[in-house]
Amino acid sequence: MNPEQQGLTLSERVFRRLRQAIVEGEIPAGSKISEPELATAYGISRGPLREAIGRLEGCHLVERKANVGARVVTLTQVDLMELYFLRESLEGLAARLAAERITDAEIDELRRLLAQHEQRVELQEGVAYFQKEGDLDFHYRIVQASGNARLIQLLCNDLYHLMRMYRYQYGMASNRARNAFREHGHIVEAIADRDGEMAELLMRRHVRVSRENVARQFAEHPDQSPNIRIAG
Amino acid sequence: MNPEQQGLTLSERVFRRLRQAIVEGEIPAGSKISEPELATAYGISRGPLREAIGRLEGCHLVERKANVGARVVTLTQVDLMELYFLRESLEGLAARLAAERITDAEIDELRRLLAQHEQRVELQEGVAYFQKEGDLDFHYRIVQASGNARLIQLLCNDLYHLMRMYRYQYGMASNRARNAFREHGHIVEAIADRDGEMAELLMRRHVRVSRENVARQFAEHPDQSPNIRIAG
DNA sequence: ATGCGAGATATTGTTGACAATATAGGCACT
DNA sequence: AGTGCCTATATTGTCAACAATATCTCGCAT
Repeated sequence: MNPEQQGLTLSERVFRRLRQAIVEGEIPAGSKISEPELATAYGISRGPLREAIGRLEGCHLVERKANVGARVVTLTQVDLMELYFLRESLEGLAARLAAERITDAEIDELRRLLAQHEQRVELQEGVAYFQKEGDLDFHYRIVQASGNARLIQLLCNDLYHLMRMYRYQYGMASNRARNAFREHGHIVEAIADRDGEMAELLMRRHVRVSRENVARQFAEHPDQSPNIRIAG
Repeated sequence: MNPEQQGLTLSERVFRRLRQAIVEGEIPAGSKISEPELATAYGISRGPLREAIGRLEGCHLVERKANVGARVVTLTQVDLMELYFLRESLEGLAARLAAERITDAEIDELRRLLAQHEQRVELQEGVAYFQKEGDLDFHYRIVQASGNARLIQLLCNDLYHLMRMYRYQYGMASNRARNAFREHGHIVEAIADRDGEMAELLMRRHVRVSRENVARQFAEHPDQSPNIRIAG
């Protein structure tokens, strides 16, 4: 058995596997989750599989109806906007708390991360890497530094998976990478100054501008349908 | 079968039943959830019971360790503080959104609710009713009026159950009922004026003051242990 | 007497079979 | 021809038995 999976229960492993498959689009949005099918595909029984699906439902990655079954959620534009509002509020809080509690070592790490991002931005205008993973990496670290376990749990275990799912489906190439990078820099400065109020304000504005940018893209392309990739 | 439970799956019903039992202290905090015991007690099999426990874990009402079992969470003072920070942020958002979207009918309902609360406050200084359920009722309605489905889901399905659990365990009789009632009134006024900015500001301050009040009580009684009621 | 280890015991994790419900298709009837 | 009902099928929900892991106990050695 894979040593990394030691000590983990079977339902836990299939949960993570399914989550990744859903987030990355391997199991397309809106598709039905057939228990017998997946059970044979993964070579397990239906019991652990059902528990995994239940946990996915808890993360809002699938929706279940009694005696009917589970479907992968279909992410609408409204859903994405709702998510951005939550992020604006919660990540603002995270930035404020982080500014009050962060250690010097963590600040150094943040700055190193920004330096890496800067290279990316300059090399290739940063669209792919920055927009896809690097941006969330940055936000991830801020949240981690907040020290609020429940906040960390909520953002990093639930909301960020949904955000990643959006980015895989709507492959929107933002031209905001350069501005976003600058805003990240200002946020880090405020945190390094231990200015919680300013950090919260900057983070909220950063998320809000990002939301407005996405909303504008939706307004310009109202019928843009998500990229559906067939499971392989 | 109880007609209210028609169409609901067995695991769904046992989930709600367990949640209520945990929140209200019937199953004490920190106690172990024995699968065979509960299965026989509820007259069901372990399969649906395990799914229900899994969902409780998703709500952070129980904690599970592989091959060891599930325990009801023990709510620390730190946990409660973390929860208040989340509420400050999220309910501020809810108030702002509510102010922007609320209908006249909903405003009337809010005012009627406040009128009911006022009678309670005047009759018995409002400690019991107001602090226990009435307060959450008010916040509940604001959140519902926000129109953000995910925000509603998060606050009303997860965080409020935890808040209620705290109130059952730490039976802290706040003397803040009168002030809290006044603050509720100001929040409704801001919402009725469709002043989202003001509504958010007032709601955040309201939750923050409430948190500071609880923190002060903790500081004065640092060793206060939760009220444990034995399951009966 | 105390600490350690092996075995017994109980609990959790997993499986496959059974029951109940919803969906799809065909047939009768209007 | 279209609609409604009924049956057949497949899927989900539930159950009871099996396997694996952890905990507890008792004996033994130091």
